Amino acid sequence: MVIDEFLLEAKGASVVEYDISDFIFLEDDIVRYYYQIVTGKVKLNNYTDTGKEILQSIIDEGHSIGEYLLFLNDIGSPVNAVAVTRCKILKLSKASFLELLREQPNLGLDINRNISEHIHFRHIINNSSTQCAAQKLKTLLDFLKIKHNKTEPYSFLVPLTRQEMANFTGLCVETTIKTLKKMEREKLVRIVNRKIYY
DNA sequence: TCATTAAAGTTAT
DNA sequence: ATAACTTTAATGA
Repeated sequence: MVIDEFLLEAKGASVVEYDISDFIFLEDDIVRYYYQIVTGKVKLNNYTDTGKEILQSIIDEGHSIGEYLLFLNDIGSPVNAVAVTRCKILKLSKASFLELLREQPNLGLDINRNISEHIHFRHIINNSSTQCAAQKLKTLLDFLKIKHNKTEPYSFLVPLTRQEMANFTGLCVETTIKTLKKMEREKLVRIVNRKIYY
């Protein structure tokens, strides 16, 4: 968890509920709140002119959403924040959030860690743009596996749909499926009941 | 090598 | 039911 939930509530945060596919904020919105997920999952994305989704990140329980925007003044969000599942999200005004950080500077470290994680991920994914399909997928899977502290072969159940993997890597679903099957033949992944183990 | 299109099968709600 | 996801196959850049 990035910031203790009781602490946020004591500072005036309220819990807001979102349904699947609800937008928490939209591209170009100026974000005025600190958002932290209590339950559920959220994604950051963009949509191309042809309607294709570009996934920027999937954010799990306990993590904050686009918090870095609060350190930039009057900058529109470059991404949409969309509820992937039903969500309960703590929402604290920017002013209270900044005040909280001044009162408890050590919290800055936790915020920093969260932001750094996202930058690191984006760099890794961006850097894979020169690679072939199999490498792109492997890069994505490697990152997720390490993040979940898994090391043994096939010990990591990939928590993404093929569609999501495609939207992360910029590949189309069909190529993603075909490539994953090739990787299965090469013993890089194991597929059981459509679940992918890496 | 990979995107696109189409068509059909499967799963989840 | 119906929408979302998965799969296969053909075609073309």
